[in-house]
Amino acid sequence: MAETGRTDRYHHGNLRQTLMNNCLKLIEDKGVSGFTLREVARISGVSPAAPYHHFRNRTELLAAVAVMGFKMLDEAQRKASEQFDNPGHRLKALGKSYVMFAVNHKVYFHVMFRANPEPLRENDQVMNAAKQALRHLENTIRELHPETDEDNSRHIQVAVLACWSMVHGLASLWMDGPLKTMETGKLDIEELIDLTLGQAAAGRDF
Amino acid sequence: MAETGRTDRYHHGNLRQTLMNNCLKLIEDKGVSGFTLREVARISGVSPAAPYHHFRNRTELLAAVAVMGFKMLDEAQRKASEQFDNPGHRLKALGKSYVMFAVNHKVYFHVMFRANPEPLRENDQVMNAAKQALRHLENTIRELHPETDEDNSRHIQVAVLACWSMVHGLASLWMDGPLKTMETGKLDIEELIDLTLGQAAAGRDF
DNA sequence: GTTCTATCTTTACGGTGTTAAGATAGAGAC
DNA sequence: GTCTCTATCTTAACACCGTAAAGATAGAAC
Repeated sequence: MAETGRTDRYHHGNLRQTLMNNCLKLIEDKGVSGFTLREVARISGVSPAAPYHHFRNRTELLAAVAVMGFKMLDEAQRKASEQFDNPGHRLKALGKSYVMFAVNHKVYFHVMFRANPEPLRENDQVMNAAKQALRHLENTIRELHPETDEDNSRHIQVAVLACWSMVHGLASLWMDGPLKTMETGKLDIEELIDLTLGQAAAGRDF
Repeated sequence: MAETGRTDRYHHGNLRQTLMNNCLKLIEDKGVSGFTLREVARISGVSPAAPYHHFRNRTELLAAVAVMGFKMLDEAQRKASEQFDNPGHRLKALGKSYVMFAVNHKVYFHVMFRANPEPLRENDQVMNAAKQALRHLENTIRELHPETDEDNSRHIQVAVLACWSMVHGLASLWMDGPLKTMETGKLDIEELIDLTLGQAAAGRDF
């Protein structure tokens, strides 16, 4: 029996967190487009209007979940970057950690990057949390380019972008399914990450 | 005054195409999540039930638009690959063409990759059109790895994946907005693509 | 000109996000 | 302990949505 956080009391006492949990459960089952505020209220054992005392609207519930996701990603990136002193190794660990987060927390990643993406992008808390999570990558790349002239700062931005694009694209394609239909044979995702990042590191094929 | 394709005749005569056009217009204005079958019917000067004589449901209208988008992408990739004989140059042209397609046809790209992504992925026509568009990249990479042993075919798949991830990630991040909030300064997208692909080609920073 | 059929309309159903107004209960003041 | 205040919940209502069923229309085929 799934724990949905229902209560028989008139005042739930913990509704905000319960709604967020059940939001994730619902998206996991029905996909991010099938998520419904009324149903999340139903599952939480509460009336359709109750969520509005904790979130301004449907979008803000998703935003709260997204912020939580970015904080988890931030934490994962922090742990990954602590594993290596060498900035090159660290960079690769960060990339792997990024993709593995997407794989292991599909639902969060969906909400973070594509749940009604338009409104979410205009939420300051979401954008700040996202920036925090990306800090590790930027710092590591900055370490690889110790010079500090202006032209170099541009190179750093481009490098961040290139790395981020790579891992974000890998994660997105994995989640969107095309990877599974491609004949990647018996490759599992972890092996795939290693090979892809390794190949990029070698600068081959581009 | 925008051309919406209305007609006063009982039989519209061109409704299927009109619906697809207005679908794109609507998504451009209100985003892919704000798109509504009823409103597209309204704009097209037709009753809410009329679209059901041309598309099984809302999702299939989006799928039809997605297929159209993939065919356009296919055509763009074909043109890009015809520009160069050298497969290395061709690969870079394909990458640039991919990202430029996303930039210049934002709405299509949105529908193709993130409009209610779950149901769209299960549509055979969409998946086939997507495969067609990716053919050019795969062919070019195959040319770069002329050997044909089994281990090599795996390398090719990984290479395709790496390239695709890179450009798809670049396109996605550009469309999702984070690129604009990053301090990329006065870089425009075309310059950004060149720098990013160039950097990846040099194998630096990874 | 009659018939056939694709295309459209009207009507209806259950579901949705959201708001307004009222009920309840726990917390703090006395 | 009672009283009051306020956060939290409920009920009821609104407009809108996707979709289906049944009937109207008009252009095509004979």
